[in-house]
Amino acid sequence: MKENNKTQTFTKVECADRLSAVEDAIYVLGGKWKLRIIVALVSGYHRFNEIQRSVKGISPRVLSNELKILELNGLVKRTVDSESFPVLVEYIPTDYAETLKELVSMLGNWGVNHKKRISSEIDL
Amino acid sequence: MKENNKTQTFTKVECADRLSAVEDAIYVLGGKWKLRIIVALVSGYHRFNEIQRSVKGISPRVLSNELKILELNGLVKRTVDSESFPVLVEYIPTDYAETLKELVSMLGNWGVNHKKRISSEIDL
DNA sequence: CAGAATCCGTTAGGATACTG
DNA sequence: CAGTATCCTAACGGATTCTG
Repeated sequence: MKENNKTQTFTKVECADRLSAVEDAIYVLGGKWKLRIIVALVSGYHRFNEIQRSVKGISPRVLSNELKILELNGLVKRTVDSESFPVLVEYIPTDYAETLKELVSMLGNWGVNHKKRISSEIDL
Repeated sequence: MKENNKTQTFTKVECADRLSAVEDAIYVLGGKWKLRIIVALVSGYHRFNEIQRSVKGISPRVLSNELKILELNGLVKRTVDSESFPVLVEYIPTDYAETLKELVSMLGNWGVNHKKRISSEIDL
């Protein structure tokens, strides 16, 4: 049976599993902020206020929440250096977060394309 | 300057644009139901109640809303055959919806992997 | 069958002020 | 600096009933 990425076939169970996997991914990455924060993190912003400035429009409350969730999901590591003053807290993206780069890239490509489509529709 | 998919570089403006593109994509595809509905559509479910049965747990109100939004975004076409009785309404995924297959596939892969990670963490 | 109408609870997230 | 605490609103979405 030939199977390239254009003609993947799945049994019903496999299909259901994959669907729930898609949902899992959306659950972890969805919402207004998570991917934006991840991008900020991998772009080199590690301090709380730094991230807040980088991710425009986010409030500290929301940022704090999202960072906790991202940490729970193993995408970022919170480190505290209590020797320094003021206490230095850093949010470091894990290697695991890197695995999202390709996905983010694809989403971006699709989004760019989609914007073109939509705006050209308006012209019709 | 070498540029493979591991070392893409962007100017600040390009980066901001791409980021907003990612947001656009999430906006169009995000939420609890949209990708699930798209999967149902490309899987061959075209009638309203058919789709509702396929996408487990969705209410008619929500399904109706989502379908309208998907139509606005060009991902599905609503067709009515008023000659027939009862009136036959069908929701046909556009070719454009096919462009999501790869994305959905990647999300699925990532999700599968993520579930493994998370559940193995619990064992630690 | 294909939805619309209604009602209602939950939650995401915004604004702002405050604290160690 | 790195958050927490409060308050508040809008949107999401569930349940149910109704209709052409």
